[in-house]
Amino acid sequence: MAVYTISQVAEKYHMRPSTLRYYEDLGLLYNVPRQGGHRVYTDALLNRLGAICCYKNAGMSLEELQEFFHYTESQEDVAKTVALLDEVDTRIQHQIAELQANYLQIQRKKHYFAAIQTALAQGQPKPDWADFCNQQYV
Amino acid sequence: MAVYTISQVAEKYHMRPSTLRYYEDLGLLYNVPRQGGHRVYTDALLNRLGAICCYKNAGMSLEELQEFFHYTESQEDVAKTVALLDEVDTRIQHQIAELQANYLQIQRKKHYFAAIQTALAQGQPKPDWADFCNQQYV
DNA sequence: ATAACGCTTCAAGCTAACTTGAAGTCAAGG
DNA sequence: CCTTGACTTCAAGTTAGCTTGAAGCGTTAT
Repeated sequence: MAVYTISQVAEKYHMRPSTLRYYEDLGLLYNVPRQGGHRVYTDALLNRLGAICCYKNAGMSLEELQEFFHYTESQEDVAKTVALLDEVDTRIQHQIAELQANYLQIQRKKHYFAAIQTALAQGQPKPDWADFCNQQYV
Repeated sequence: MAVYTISQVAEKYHMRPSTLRYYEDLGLLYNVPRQGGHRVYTDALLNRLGAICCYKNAGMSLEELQEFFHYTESQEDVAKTVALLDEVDTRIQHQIAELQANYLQIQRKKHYFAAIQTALAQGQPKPDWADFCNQQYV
């Protein structure tokens, strides 16, 4: 069971060492062992950090994460934990749906500008956006 | 062709009037006509605002949007516009993939905590997270 | 005509989430 | 022994993206 230095963890999770210290200040990571005064991260801590990143990515604030971990740690109020997870669940589904709609829109724009590029290169008149989709604004 | 007041637009797009004024200050929305000193939003402006929300949602900063619109308006550097759109494209794809992975993780957690809840209600021992998936941390 | 209401501008203020700086500690290498 | 380099703490600073406050204007209702 390997352990990691703060900068190794930071690199692995694409964040700065200062961010890890900050999360520790907030109580999101705790009981981080030290060796010669230096933080040492265990697999359990890495897993927890992975969870933090997951929730954060789903749109939870660090404050909500504090609340969440408070519930799960205290082993009281499992119902609240489940409710919070449900909240994250619907939030993430909405996000995915919205992003997919946005993705289609971006595709249309890309094709439109690519067509403009081609037309310019061939000295032809620029295509009209309305030809690509019904009066969508650039 | 209908026009809207600032508060109507704000409501329609789930933002505050102050945000619309702020975007105008940044130059993202411009040439907004006035009637008796009050802003009046046309369909073209609403479409533009829709585009702004789309790009923003895709993870572009307002600064990048300024750059983007600078290119598209000036009609120079279509290549840069296409490059920026490509950037947004890959960004949005990564986001969707990551969110979907996160979604699965959240589902596992939900089932785990729901099982705990059931077990508690029936006075049974709590299930172990390891039974649900391989040693993933809560 | 006078009050209410929804807007206007402009500058200043706010919040979340980090990031940076100063001053100091620890273990390893020369 | 002394230096180097990666860490430590703690307080203060930064950034993006708004939001608020103060003072004032223009149209409508009483």
